[in-house]
Amino acid sequence: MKIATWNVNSILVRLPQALQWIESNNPDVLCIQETKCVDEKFPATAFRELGYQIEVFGQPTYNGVAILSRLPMSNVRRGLHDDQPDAQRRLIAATINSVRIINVYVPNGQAVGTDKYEFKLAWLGRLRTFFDTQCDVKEPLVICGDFNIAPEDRDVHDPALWAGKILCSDAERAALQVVRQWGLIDVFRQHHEEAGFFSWWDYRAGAFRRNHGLRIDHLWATESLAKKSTGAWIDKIQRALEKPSDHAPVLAEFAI
DNA sequence: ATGGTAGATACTCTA
Repeated sequence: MKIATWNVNSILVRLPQALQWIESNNPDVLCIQETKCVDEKFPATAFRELGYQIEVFGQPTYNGVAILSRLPMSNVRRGLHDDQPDAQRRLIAATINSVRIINVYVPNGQAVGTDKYEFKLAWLGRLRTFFDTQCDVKEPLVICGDFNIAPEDRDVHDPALWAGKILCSDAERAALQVVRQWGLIDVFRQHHEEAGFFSWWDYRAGAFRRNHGLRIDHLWATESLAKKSTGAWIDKIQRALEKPSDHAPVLAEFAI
């Protein structure tokens, strides 16, 4: 079972790249973030023609998540357990092939000390409560998506430059560790221990050309699933193509 | 040196 996560930064703009990427990589499941698209305008037909079922949870202009799956999806959930009806649309979950899959777009936080930063930290606290109350750590489960946090210095191209900044601050990392300590394993790090792997490069200042990146897109699994992981990788080539998303897809394969 | 680009929307906000 091959599971992928990709922040596409507008599914309508990225549709040609997404279709081509799916045909080349054939994931069983693709979790996407920042669809920036209301559900009525989501290009579902194009994906159905490739053999995928689609569950969407979008809103105008910002945020938005979706799951594409070759296999049937059940028990679809939209939003955190305590979201208000008008909450930002950042989480969609479904059970596929007996694996609980949770697709998240964690708030960016903008800058340390802002209201958006406090919202991000609170959202991560709520995500931990979501696991405590809605999920079973003994079951095969994946959470994947744009976490908007580089968990460690080895996930940052220049840790000194980024120290204390948004995406790298101690409070963000601590809040993310609280989520991880529910019982999750970084599947990518099971296969690659070294520094220098990134999943996001800013559009600005030639960041990709200079490889000024951060590893902020993740795929974490519970132990029962993580031990069946046979590989994980980042499709960096996608970031070098024409009109790319600022994020590269992250993939993991499981022997199930 | 505090920039730069991209996307959606509407003349700015978010990332």
